[in-house]
Amino acid sequence: MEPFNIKKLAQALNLSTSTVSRAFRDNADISAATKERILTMAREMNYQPNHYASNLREQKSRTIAIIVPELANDYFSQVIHGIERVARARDHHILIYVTDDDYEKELAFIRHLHNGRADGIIMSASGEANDHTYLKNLPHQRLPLVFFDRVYEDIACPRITTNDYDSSFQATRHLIKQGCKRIAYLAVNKNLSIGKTRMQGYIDALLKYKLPVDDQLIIDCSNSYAENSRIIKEMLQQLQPDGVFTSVERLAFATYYACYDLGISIPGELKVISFSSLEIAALLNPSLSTITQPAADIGREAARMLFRIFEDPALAGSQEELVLHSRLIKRHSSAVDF
Amino acid sequence: MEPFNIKKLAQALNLSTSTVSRAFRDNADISAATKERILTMAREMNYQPNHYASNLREQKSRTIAIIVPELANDYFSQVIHGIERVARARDHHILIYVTDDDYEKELAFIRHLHNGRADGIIMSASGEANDHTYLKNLPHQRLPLVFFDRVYEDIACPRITTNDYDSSFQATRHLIKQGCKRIAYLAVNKNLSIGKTRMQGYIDALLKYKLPVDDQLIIDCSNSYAENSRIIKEMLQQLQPDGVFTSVERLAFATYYACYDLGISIPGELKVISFSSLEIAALLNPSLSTITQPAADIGREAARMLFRIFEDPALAGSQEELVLHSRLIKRHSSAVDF
DNA sequence: TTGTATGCGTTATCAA
DNA sequence: TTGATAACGCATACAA
Repeated sequence: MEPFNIKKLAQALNLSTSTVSRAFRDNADISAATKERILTMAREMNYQPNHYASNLREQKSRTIAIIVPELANDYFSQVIHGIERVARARDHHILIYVTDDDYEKELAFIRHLHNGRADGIIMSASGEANDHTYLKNLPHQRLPLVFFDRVYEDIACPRITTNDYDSSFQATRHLIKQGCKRIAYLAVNKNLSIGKTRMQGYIDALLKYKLPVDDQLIIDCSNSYAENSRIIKEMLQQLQPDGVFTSVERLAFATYYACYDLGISIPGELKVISFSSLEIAALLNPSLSTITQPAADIGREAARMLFRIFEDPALAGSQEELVLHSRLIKRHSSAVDF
Repeated sequence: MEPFNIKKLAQALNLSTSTVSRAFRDNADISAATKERILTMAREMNYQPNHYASNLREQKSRTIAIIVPELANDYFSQVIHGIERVARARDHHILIYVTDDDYEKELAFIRHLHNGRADGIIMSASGEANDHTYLKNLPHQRLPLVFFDRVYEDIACPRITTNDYDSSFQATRHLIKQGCKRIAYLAVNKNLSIGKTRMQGYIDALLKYKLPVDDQLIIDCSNSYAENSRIIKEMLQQLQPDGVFTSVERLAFATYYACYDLGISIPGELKVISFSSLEIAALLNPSLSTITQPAADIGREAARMLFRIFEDPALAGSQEELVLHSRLIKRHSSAVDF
């Protein structure tokens, strides 16, 4: 099938390519009549200006790349949706990259994206703490990067985060008020900034309420479900905690399954609370107490931030941080008398 | 910041652009030494061949567009992940478009994509039944389309589906065997092919087991949560069904919430089963019986199909259908004696 | 208001 | 094995 392009369309209309081109751009002057005529014909012949040619010419892709650790997760789905709405409203498109929490993949994606394919990146960092010199040396003015949620502290980029420290503190305090004395904390990666912040809130709450901080009760989990299941069961049996605070939704699920298997009752013997944006947390057995991040808002703000950078590239190097607030939602998993 | 391109790199290396270009392509002949030298320098200077220029030149985007009705849904997340893995392995990229079940948006996306931005589309159709003449007249040889799950029957494209009729039949039979006499069926869109197929399995099972088919018990729901909630509560109170079969996950959630509010016990007074790929169905209260589609497999097969079309464009117009099998997973929501 | 000519960054063809 | 050059489809500066 032979190509259909602006030249063909121009021929069909007995016009020059420049006139046709102008019909598709807003600024140029062109008579309303010819514009109308061109657009009608274009629609009829199913013509769309070639995106690659346009962008090569304009040096703009009108595309935003989103890099996330995982996709099958209400939180990231909602963030992406938030980004998507803003982007769509400004006629930008979305490219999605999933790292599976692999830092090498993340790096490869970012490196690749410097080919002009996207005008900017919105990213939640992968789980591994690593050497960021490569990332640090990238020309972020050329390809702006906005972090959300999981950030690398040593990279100078704007970021959208939530008040994780406070939330963790409150969640831990909530468990303490419910009578917990031995609260385990399940982390995904102690070294990632978000891991550290969340853990600190937990630790400080324990200290504030004069509970011992037991290193054994701070568990570093992995990305493998099977492995986590083993780790959690072992922990539950050997350390006999009366509360569990998980830094990530899927660890709460793993805890639930472990308790089912071991016959531990929630919240009777063990109270559970978790960071989670699960929309059906209330339908779980028992309903899951959560710290719920404003996921869609985070996406929206991250996208807005990126568009602000497009307008003022100097912002790309700022460490500007927008902190949104999560909600602590108490449900049955953490409260006998709920 | 001034552009950095193949010319600059060539200059820096004292080579011609053609030689540099060759270093990035596999086929061309070039001495191992210079290739090495070029790639090293490229890495150092953070050079990536401009995607738009390459694609303009090659008339290929190495990009697949995915169009889905919604994103915050385990099923679509898993499908996308399945597609993504295949695409990534073949060095292709993923563009995501969310229609929010709006046929106009869907059409706009497809129309837009004819600008060369993607080499093919994988799509699950939006909920509304409509006039497909526009879609029908598109040159699918130029931009191949593969349907998954929700298809338009009158469009000649390959499709990946699941055995929905059988699954519906089995699910309904399961409820009947559990003693249900009045089973409601909650549909999202009776007119969409997938809606029809699933509904037919339900109806045929009722007929087979000599239960009356009551039109009142076949409910067409909407995309608004609030509205569905109202519809479902009304239905539960006025029609007093003893079983509910929902064609879509979110209707099962709405049913759960409705039952909580109305004090109807599941499965005691009402048994529930649903199409759903929710990974934590077992954690619900009560655990939810599901028909679970092989989401990741569907994604993988859809992507493979698209790559086959790339190799043999004639396939684009075939109605080839690959039918995968869902699993019926019985849990507490449908079985007292589970 | 419209047309002509040039270049965006890359790769393929051809010549050296 | 390498280099010069044309072309991909489009948008703009400039000419008409």
